Amino acid sequence: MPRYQPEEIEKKWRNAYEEKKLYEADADEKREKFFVTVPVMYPDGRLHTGHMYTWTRADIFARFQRMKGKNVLFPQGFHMTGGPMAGMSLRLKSGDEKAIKIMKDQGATEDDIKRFAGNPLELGLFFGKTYKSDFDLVGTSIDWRRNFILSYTEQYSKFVEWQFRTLREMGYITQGSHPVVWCPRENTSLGDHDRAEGEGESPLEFTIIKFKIDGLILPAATLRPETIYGVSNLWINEQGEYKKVRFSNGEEWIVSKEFTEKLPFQKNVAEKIEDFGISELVGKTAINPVNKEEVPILNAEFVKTDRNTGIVMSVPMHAPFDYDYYNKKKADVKLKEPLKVIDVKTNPNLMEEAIKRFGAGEKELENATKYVYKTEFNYGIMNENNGPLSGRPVKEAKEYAIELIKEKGAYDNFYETSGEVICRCGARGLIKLVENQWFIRYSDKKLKEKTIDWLQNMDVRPEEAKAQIINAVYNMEDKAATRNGGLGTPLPWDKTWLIEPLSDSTIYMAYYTFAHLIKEMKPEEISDSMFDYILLDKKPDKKFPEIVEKMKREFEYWYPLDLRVTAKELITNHIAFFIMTHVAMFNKDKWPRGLGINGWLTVNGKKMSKSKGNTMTIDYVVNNYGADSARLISSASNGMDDAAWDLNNINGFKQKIEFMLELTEVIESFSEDKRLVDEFLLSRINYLIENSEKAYNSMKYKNSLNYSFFEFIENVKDYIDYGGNNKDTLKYAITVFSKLNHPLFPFVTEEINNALNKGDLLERYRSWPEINEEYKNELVENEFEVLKQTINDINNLINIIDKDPKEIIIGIAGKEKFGIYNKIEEITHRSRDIKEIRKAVQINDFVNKLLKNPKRLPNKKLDYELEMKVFTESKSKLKEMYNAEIKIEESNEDRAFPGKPMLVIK
RNA sequence: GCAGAGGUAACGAAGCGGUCAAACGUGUAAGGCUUAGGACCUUAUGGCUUAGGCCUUCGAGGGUUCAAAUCCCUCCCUCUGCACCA
Repeated sequence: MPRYQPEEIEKKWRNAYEEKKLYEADADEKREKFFVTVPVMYPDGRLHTGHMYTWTRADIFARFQRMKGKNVLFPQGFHMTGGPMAGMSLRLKSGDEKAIKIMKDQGATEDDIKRFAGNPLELGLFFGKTYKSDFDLVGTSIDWRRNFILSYTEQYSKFVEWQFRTLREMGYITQGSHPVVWCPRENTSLGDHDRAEGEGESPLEFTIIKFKIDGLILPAATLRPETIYGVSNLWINEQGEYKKVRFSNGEEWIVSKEFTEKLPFQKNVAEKIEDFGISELVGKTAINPVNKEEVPILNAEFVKTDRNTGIVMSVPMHAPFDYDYYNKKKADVKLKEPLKVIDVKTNPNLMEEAIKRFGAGEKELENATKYVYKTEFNYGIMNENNGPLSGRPVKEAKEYAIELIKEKGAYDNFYETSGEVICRCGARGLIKLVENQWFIRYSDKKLKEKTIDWLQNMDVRPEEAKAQIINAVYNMEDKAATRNGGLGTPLPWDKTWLIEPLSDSTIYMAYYTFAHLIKEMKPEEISDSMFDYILLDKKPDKKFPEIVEKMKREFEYWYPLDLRVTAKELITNHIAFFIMTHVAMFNKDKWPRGLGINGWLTVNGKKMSKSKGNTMTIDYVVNNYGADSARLISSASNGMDDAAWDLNNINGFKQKIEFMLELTEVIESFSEDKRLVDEFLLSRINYLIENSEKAYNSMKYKNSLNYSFFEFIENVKDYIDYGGNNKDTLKYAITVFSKLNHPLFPFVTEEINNALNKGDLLERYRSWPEINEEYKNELVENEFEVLKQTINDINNLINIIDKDPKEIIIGIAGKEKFGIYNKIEEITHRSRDIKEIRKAVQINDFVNKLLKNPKRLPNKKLDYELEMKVFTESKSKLKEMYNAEIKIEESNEDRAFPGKPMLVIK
């Protein structure tokens, strides 16, 4: 029967924590606070190991901070804004078999499903309950009193309304149109997840340049308006169907039939559309609106009528397709030499080179196009043929070209998807210009600057995530903050819109500080001026009731947020929005202070995903392995790399716990003897405390585990191996061990600590072990390293002679040798110049040997007396080990070095 | 395409100028224990050696340095994000 019975231990301490309300935190001005959060979650399914990974990482930090004596708040809310919850509810309502199966697999009954189908809130509450019990099971120290649902809580909606009115007053809200990938059949925006094909494709803006012919307009679509001076002709495709479209401003455009179908999604509706025989234009000339040049209209089958207008302007010297077809056409039609308008210094004949390099097939030309565009964009200069554009780098010329075209009254624009997008429903996605959309102006330069400045001060763990976040902020564009469907808070001044989920969740962490109090208030009691008073410290316009004062005290105490823990995919959206909105709205002393970013979790080498079926629910893992074992998962990685969790690790963990429990049990059988090895262990423990603390602070839990757990146990074993048997030392060691590991494995460490030291729960007082400077003893550690090395050598030698030794003689080098050795060691730290070292000491055979290998110069202080003592004290242990006579003596033989005794094995 | 991160032994991963043939864990192997298996304990785990030694390694190729896995340059490869979608 193993000593380690996780279920029993965990139940015991789980109850103790519950009883002492360990996780419930209230403002207490006498104590330092620590506020940690993980983003809200959508309660639409059971929690699995992936969740456990992120939440345990936050929990470990929370426990670590409690042990440092801080008052820690770790709340958790749920999110129901937007599509997922409403979507699932709808799917159930429509009897979607798959959705029903998903629900049943997760423990919902027929009745539950019926309730969910009518009301997404029921769905959320159902899983919300399982979240609480799952998190409790695995020991996530959440204060559930402060739980609330975004944005299903009326009080919270008031908060969001206040937030948006405030942002608007501050000038951070604008309205405008916005291109969105759209499904014309289902008439909704087409997010990545809704696509059968074309994930990652986004709206791409094309410039339309209006070429004129006989009062008609030929709108050529291009990504490179800066090449307008190099246009040699227009291309159309005679195989395509074209239409004449009349707009209300009187303009008549010739465009492809497909274009007329996309038109309503982006431009004003055409007044009249009629068939047009495109062939009648072939051979005629149109007028380039910028330089008034006449350009011929030619047929080319490469023109795709389902892309853009079906009219293409041809710039042979800068577009491989144009170049290729232009040269072919020259055989039939008399054409001018095309004009080169961009020079690339390093490649004077870029076009020829590109065609030669890539070839002339369709695919090849596409690659050549990419190459030419990229090279010209980065290194090209507009040459003197370009009117007002001349001399400008291509990078800048585009903007100026658009201005120029606008001046001539020949500009328009049109969006296409950057690649083909197919909706799950089978329809081909296109771009819709959503009108009157509301934006948050994250593009604001000042706001970006302030945010980036602040980010420099923030504790970002791991450090390399900081660069990513700064980058994300730097590249931030305006964010569409509203949407049409789903759940959410209506935009207060334009209730046709709902505030979308990434925008109603940027400052809700502040809401946690008073979530349990505001619950008591009626929504109509809640006003903007109340939030102004609590959150922005504005002078109250009236006296507020006591509960508001209490809310303010909680907010003032807990804010700012000290740590937000999340997976890396949120960096470029949520994390950036979260920090920027704080910087925009709050006083500087309320801006967030720290972040912890982690990667994905892999289990037994495989990326976890529902579709692969390798997700394990939290209750499954805990019930099978125990909560402490399950929490090993948090140490699966140090940084943002994918975290690898190997279930095999659990076994080793349990075994080592078993060892520590056993040691704890027999602690009274150890002696009062103190020897050198006690100094060794105390020194090691100091080192381990220091390093695990560092690792915890930077959330490198893999390292924490290494120091506080594995290395710690190795050192305790070494201590015993080298003859250590002092009761106090061991008691101290086990106590420190239980404390250092408590954040990672709260239950079993509480058990161990409690068995040795009757006292309060580890997180109810400042229990984190202190570093004792006087325990640090480098010399002793070095000499025990020598012992370890020597034992290794002995083993080696025994292997070689291949017989059981009768006698082992260990010859410690003489005292003078140690003197010389240490003198050299001192120099080594500032210089490895052999000449310098030779100057400093008298040369003899011994010195020559020491200096023989410049890579192995002395670099650890050693001590003659200690070395002697280390071996003398472990003599009986060595004797036991090898079952041989052990002789420890001073040796003046050449082979005896400080730190490397001479060995004779007989 | 743009931006960011990264490539270390069978695997995960530490190290980020000298203490590095490279912590720690897992896996594997041998020995011990055991009726046996599992579990556990000990040892080994780049190559060649065999009186404690030598040689070759940290994506590839160059460079800086007395000294490079660690610093610089070039190339190759992998991962992540790119917004109205959570």
